Amino acid sequence: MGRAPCCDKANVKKGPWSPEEDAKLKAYIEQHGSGGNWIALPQKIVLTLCWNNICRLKRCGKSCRLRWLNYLRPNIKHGGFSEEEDNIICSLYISIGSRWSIIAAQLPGRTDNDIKNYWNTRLKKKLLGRRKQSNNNSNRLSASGQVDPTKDHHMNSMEENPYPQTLSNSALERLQLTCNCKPSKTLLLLDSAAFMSNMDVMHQSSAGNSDSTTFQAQLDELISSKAVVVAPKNHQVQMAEFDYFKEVGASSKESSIWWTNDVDAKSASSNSWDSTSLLQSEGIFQDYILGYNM
DNA sequence: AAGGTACACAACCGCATTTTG
DNA sequence: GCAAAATGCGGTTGTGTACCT
Repeated sequence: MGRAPCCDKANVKKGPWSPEEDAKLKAYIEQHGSGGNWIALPQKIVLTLCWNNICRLKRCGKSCRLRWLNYLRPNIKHGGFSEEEDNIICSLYISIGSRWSIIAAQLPGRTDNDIKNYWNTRLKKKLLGRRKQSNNNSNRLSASGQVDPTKDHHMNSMEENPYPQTLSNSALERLQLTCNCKPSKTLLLLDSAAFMSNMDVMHQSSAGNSDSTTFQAQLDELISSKAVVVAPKNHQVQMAEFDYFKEVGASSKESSIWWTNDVDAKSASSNSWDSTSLLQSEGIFQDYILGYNM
């Protein structure tokens, strides 16, 4: 038995919202709130009075919710992503994948839809382009700095599909972004809590300090100077400050697992974040470091 | 100027999770 | 505890616009 539709599809308007619809929805929500029931909301909004009939807002409740959250809500920023925001998005994408709502939570005024669109249309190309370029450069060189012709063929095939199993696009992109780092970097071992603490400090300072070093510069500095961080155990409190890390959980067990190592075992599902459980904290930060070293 | 193509973004769809009765 | 409904989320599609030939 299938689910009942959330609204009467035949009597629901689709497509772009008109200014009048926007205005009415905005006014209603600002005055009454969503009432905790988006499905019923459109029925409550009087759009126009035509003849003796009252015309209600002919929109699906889900559509109203989306319109409000992504467009009408106060303090929404559109476009004009800063370099710092780029860095945060890239870093988080590499760390946690396409969990746009979590990424959006770290960028005030940005919506998950906006970030998703921005990633898909611009940032991904920018970064994968950069990776591809750097892959070409680095793989042509052997460890001795000589051109290694055997690498070319390997990388060509790798670029086509380096992981031919059923990895999601998100996972593949993240692999593309993170693979091919210098071997020494793969050995980086960072204490998760200490790293998060540093991240927290960096995040705060860069957020309120636009004229100073960028988020990326600070992270680069951390990476270069603190490849190994001693693990104080009392950073659990700070961990709670990161919503997305909460999900990963402080209770890491096989923490040395790097998500890419075990992705096959989880790839049966289509969800790009099905490796969540694999992303135990240290794995994430190792990944984060790898990804950031682009 | 016209047609084709690429890009950006708004909106929809369907599934998973959470809430409610 | 269960089923239905509501909500949240990520993937995908549709459409308008800019750019190129």
